[in-house]
Amino acid sequence: MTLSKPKPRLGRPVDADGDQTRSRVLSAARTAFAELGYAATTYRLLAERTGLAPSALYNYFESKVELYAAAHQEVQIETYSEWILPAITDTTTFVERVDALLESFMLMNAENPEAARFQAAARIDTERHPELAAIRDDLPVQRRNLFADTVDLGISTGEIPSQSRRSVMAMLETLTLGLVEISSQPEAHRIAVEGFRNAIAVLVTTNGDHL
Amino acid sequence: MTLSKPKPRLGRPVDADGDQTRSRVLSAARTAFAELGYAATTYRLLAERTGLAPSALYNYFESKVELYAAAHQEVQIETYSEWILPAITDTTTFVERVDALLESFMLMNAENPEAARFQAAARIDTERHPELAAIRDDLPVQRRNLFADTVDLGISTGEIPSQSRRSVMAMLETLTLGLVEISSQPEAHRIAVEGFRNAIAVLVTTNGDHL
Amino acid sequence: MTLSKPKPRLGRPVDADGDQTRSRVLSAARTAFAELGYAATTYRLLAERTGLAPSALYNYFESKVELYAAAHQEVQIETYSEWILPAITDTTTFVERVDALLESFMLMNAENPEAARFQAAARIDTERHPELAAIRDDLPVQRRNLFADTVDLGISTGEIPSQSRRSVMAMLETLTLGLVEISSQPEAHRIAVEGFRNAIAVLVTTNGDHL
Amino acid sequence: MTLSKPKPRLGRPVDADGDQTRSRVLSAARTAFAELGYAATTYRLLAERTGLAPSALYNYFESKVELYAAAHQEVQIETYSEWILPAITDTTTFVERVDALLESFMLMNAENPEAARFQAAARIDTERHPELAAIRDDLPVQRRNLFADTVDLGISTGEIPSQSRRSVMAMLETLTLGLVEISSQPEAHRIAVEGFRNAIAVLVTTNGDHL
DNA sequence: TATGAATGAGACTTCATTCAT
DNA sequence: GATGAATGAAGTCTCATTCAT
Repeated sequence: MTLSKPKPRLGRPVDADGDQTRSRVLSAARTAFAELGYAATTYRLLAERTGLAPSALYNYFESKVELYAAAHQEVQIETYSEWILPAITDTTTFVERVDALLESFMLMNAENPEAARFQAAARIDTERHPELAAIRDDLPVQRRNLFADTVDLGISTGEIPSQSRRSVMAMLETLTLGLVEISSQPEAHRIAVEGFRNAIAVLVTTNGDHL
Repeated sequence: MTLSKPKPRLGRPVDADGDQTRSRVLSAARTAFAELGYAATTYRLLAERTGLAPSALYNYFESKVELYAAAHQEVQIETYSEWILPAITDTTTFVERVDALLESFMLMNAENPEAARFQAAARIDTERHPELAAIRDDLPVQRRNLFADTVDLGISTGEIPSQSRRSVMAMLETLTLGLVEISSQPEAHRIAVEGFRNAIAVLVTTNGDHL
Repeated sequence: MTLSKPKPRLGRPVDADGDQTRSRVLSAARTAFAELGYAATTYRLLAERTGLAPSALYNYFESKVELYAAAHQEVQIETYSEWILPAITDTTTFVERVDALLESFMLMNAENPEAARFQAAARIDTERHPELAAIRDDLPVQRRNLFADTVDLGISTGEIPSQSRRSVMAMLETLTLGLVEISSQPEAHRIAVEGFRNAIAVLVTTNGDHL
Repeated sequence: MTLSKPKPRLGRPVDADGDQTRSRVLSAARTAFAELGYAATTYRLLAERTGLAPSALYNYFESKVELYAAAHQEVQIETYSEWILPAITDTTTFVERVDALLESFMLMNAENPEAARFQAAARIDTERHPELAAIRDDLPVQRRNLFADTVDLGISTGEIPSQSRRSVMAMLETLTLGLVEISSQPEAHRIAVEGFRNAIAVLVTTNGDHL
């Protein structure tokens, strides 16, 4: 008697494109993880943002942990290959390279703020959620290698006294973390980066032995 | 046949003391919020760590938000009254004061690492959870006042050119955030603080106009 | 070091008066049960309204069920001894007695609305909560006796044909229930009572054999 | 070694049908709300009665309030479209219409007692639970319109003096409420309805000006 | 590939009640 | 006679995940 509403048809849609849908999911996940963190990013939310049903997400990622890992990897690769590596190519001194790094942080923060926020969030989330431990473990390694290479460059050019190696590395790491954290205030971020670029140049070129 | 823990009886225990229990709850909450964040700190966990039933926590705090607020306030007051204020009393120059601040950060991080981590976590949690918005709002004000006062001191003493005001403030804030974040690596934290203290002294005393 | 707030002293207060406190509790309970029903009347609420701690209520009533039973009994007794019985004394005909009953309902609803609402609520609550079954059981008996006596009076005076006995009783009961329910709209209650008094007088005095 | 019920597996059961399950839930809810009221109708109970897990109910209704609203609407529509409206169609006088209404109440109470009890319970529950206020608000309107139309019909036919309008409406409302309340005693309900039908016919046709 | 129906664990919270003081 | 500290059961609801279709 009553008119039942037409049910959506089941089965594979005719216009489905797996790769593209996967990208959409990954992109939504990245945004949500950056904004809300791991715990508050629910399948329900991602389903709404992608126009899929929650269970459909399992066609692309076997679990929330795997989805997070994929988003994380994507951000990491993007950051290095699109921002950091291009920036430091052809830099031959410590000052040049740090300058290039800081500039690349500033650019990335302006043009791809989501990736920046994802990384800030990731530091917390990978520590808070034991399931994400595997991701956490290979995270600081890359960054530390980057800094180590940079400082070693400075030592080889004589800009940095070799006994300051650990100190300069710790400072660089602190600086970077601070910039990531302040990236939610874009103007302060920009000003701070400029200040640091200037300060470092001054310190190294005129007072290298003070470091 | 494991050793079963003593089954709690109903009613008031023989040696119950409200004030003391409240402290225990607050302390457990502070630790858990610092370690795990707001979402992952569950009543069940706190109950286990305090030896109470989950519902007993409501004798002391009417809701999770209120519990968080209490822990947060305690940490803030402790930080300012026990570490920061004593450190900057009697400092009369920018260099002295920044030096004192950095030293107090280092000390607090070494001796009261939980409070440091709580604050780092709070920056994320108050943003992620709308219920905590009221707490968030009055949080950065204190820090910004502290930095503003410090920079203004430097301007009044001539250590800092007045047009560098915003720049120096942004740098100080970035530095502080970075130190909070790196505080989970105590050794790196210590070395970085020392490096920065030195660098700032050099920059200001010999090249103030470069800032 | 810290100044702990003064704890309220334990033990029996010097000015405690058991009987009076018991009345206060019972009165608060009656009001709350009438307004909110059995389930929504919590010890916490009663404690607030009486200025006692929740656990203090147990000094007077061993359980919520017992408290409810006490309040219920009080209302029942009050209703009969203060409103109904005085009204029907000296009535010698069916019409007089029904008239007196309806008037007493109207008066009670105007002057003691809480008792009226309690009774309306009790009909529901005693049915919904199995714990209250004992109370439910002896509730309609009194009312039915009252109606039976009234109708029998009418039969003895010749106002009511004896074969209408059950019919008139059922109508009286329905009417009474309807008036209890509409008692939350005092004006409608008053008008309805007057209308019914008039209608009954007409029906019985001029058309008794139609009943 | 009792017969353990078959352990449900995860995932979608083989013969699952949403529309049908939704009906089952709604029906169970209606019964339980009628029997036990809003507060005592728990998800656990509904789950047991429908053979689902408590959380599965949320597939069909987003909250308890929404579930209640759906059950309520269903009962209201059913009552009006299946019982009341068919009964009063083609009635052209007050007496006819009231007679038809009373008969329809009697029939509905005999054949669909659950709906009758639901409505009685709803009057209490919508008042006790503020969340249900929205439902309450549009509830008495329909009933009052029904009575107003009926009385106005009587005035237009000359059966009812126009100055008795409010009085007759109040009496009708009281009567209806009383019948709803007494509906749990089907025999008394039936007898009372018959008595009232008779009494009203007598009053109006022979003594209309007494109302 | 996608949906929709289902589960079980676990979240915060309220409540009646108990017992030592 | 009164308080405050405690418990356990239960309530509504959310979440990640599974499976038939």
